[in-house]
Amino acid sequence: MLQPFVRALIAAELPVLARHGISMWGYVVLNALDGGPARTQAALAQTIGADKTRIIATLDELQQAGLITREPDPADRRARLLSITQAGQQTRLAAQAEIQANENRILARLPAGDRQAFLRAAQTLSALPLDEI
Amino acid sequence: MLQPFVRALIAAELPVLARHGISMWGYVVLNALDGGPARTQAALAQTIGADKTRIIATLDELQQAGLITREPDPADRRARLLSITQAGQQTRLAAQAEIQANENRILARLPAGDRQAFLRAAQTLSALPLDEI
DNA sequence: TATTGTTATACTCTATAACTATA
DNA sequence: TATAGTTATAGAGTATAACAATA
Repeated sequence: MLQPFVRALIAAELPVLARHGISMWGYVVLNALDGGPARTQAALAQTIGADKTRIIATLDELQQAGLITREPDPADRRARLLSITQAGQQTRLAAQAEIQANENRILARLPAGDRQAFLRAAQTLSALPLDEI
Repeated sequence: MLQPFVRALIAAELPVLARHGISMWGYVVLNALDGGPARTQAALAQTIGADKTRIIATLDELQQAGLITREPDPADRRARLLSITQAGQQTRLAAQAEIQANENRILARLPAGDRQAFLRAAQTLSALPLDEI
């Protein structure tokens, strides 16, 4: 039931993100890394609910744009340590401000209590491991 | 943020729907028609947030399975009048019972108040015209 | 032998455009 | 000329499998 709504929401956000030079998955990655660096790409992919092969092109772009760092782990040179840069944080905050403004416009149709509960629930549910669904 | 969650939810529902012999869009169509017949296929597509070309195969299957009727409108023979049949309602209710049981299992992680508010909000938001997002 | 990251490929879903029939 | 439905095609997004490097 929510699928068309989520799809439309993403479609509405794409032009905003494009103005900041990032893709939707790029934005998701920046948000995830803002909570702390990732030890491996696979771990990052899992936390954002994506396939590990799906974020490679995204990481390439973010790295080339200087929004993240991506260095081989000295302790295990197979793995790449991923961190958000200062420029990445700035981009993330700027994009987030615009996106949340649009989201607030839409969520304004809900009663205040429902709005907060919806946001809390969305955060909880999206953090669930996908194999528990 | 919600996209991977919604995707996983749909993936979890697909086997349930398959046991009842319908697709995800078939289930969405049955739910929409349960609220009342549709005057045109395009109108139905819009109410469920789908493209008009995307539901044609779905309608073919539902009609062949006897879950909906699809008759030319005598007043405008270009249009097709769509209604759910009694068999369609039975299938819909049976599938809905299983799906909601699974949803309740997942939503049980939320506080009771948030759970109800989330469901109310999801219903409101998914009913929004997509071009207002 | 197992794991990380990568690449190549195939598959699914969706959207766009062209066509038929009715109006 | 415009609209409802259909079909065909192309495109985006995603997942699967095979590969190279490291452990």
